[in-house]
Amino acid sequence: MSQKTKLNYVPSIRRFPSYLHIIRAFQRTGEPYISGTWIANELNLEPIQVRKDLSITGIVGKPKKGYPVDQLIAAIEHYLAWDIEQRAMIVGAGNLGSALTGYQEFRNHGLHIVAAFDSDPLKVGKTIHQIQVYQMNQLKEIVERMKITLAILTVPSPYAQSSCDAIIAAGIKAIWNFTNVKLKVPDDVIVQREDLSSGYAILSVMMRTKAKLS
Amino acid sequence: MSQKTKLNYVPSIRRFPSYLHIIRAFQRTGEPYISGTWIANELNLEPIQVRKDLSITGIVGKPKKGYPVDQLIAAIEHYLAWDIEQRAMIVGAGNLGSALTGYQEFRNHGLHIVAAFDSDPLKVGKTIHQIQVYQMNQLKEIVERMKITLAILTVPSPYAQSSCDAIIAAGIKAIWNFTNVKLKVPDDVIVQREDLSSGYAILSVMMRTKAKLS
DNA sequence: TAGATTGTTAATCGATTAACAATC
DNA sequence: TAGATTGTTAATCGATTAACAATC
Repeated sequence: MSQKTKLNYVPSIRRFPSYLHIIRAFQRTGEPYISGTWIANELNLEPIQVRKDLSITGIVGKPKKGYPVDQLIAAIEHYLAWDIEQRAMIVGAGNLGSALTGYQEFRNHGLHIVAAFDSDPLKVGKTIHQIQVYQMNQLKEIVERMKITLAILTVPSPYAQSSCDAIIAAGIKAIWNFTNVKLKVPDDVIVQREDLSSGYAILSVMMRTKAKLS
Repeated sequence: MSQKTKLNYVPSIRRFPSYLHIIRAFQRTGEPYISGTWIANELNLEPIQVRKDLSITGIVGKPKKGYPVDQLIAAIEHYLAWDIEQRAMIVGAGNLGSALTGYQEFRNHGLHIVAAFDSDPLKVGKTIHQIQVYQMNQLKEIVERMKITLAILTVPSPYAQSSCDAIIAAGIKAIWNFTNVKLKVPDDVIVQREDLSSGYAILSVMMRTKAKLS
């Protein structure tokens, strides 16, 4: 039922962050309207695709002028729920966890990393990019105290499933999974897997065939 | 012409690394055959999709038994060109560059990071994960000496285009772009952009709608 | 006004899924 | 043998692209 009534627009949603980036840069010029054609040129897309995508957000443009810049930004941010603050934790304070904690761009998306966890006693008590690293057994307590709603999983793959279980036990319903493990989770838990290898697979095939894909 | 005759299979190529991961784990059991049904169950996919994907590699399975494990791994690796060594450099030895340098999984994909570059004099001369960090103005020299064919771009976005230009001037034809900048490159240069924000966009919309997409 | 741009409806394209004969 | 699994052909589904009237 809710599986059937899916109105997903996954490819469109994936393009929104790029649109937002371009439009925000354009906003600094002070121009009040931005055309879909202009966005398309910046991103090497077809204007019709940009218009179709933007229509998902409910924004209405003006023929000849384009879309009102401020409203367009607000519409995309609202559609992505980037206009509300998300409080997240890093689970696995290694290289990647640390890199993500320091990734400034997330601030523009309403994503705030407020705590980190690691099983290594040497890391616990330290900070990464001004964020405190806690013991894994404090996870549930800190999640509740800091009102954390999202876990970013960056542990080595052998620890992925057990860390995931601990995250779920703490009441978290959304996991951004940077490991290459297909996590087993209950139905009400959302997992988004970020797979560097699949990007490299595309790149490899492009290099082999000397053709532009993707 | 070469644009029209595209036989891309992009979504299939993106799934291959997951297949490979599952099949390699299965290989350790010593069983000589693996069925598409089994792979599908592990990854929550439809068996028909797995069979269709695997057929791209040219592998032929045996009814009732499945696919010969060793041959299947070889076929996928060959299709992805992961059976030949790629020599790569990190451009931008910050947090993300360092994390990617230490990412062990890449070794399983034939990807060897052999040098790093940074414009910060404090980083030059140091190492990240046993890889030497060089000055940006040594880029061309080192690329030639070390026979580097791939650049992994992890500089802050304001430096993305100028770094890209330097990379291209050094003769590199493939760039794995981790910045949020749409790079301007000549026709014969391949760019694969890795966009963390688009993954987070999907996650955000899933959290907002409480529906599983992607 | 003239024409650039939007938004809608229809057509095309490509990916996924279904059906089923072949077969080990 | 019986039946699980493959591989092929066709159907369905969804995303992209095209066409074009509306309009500021």
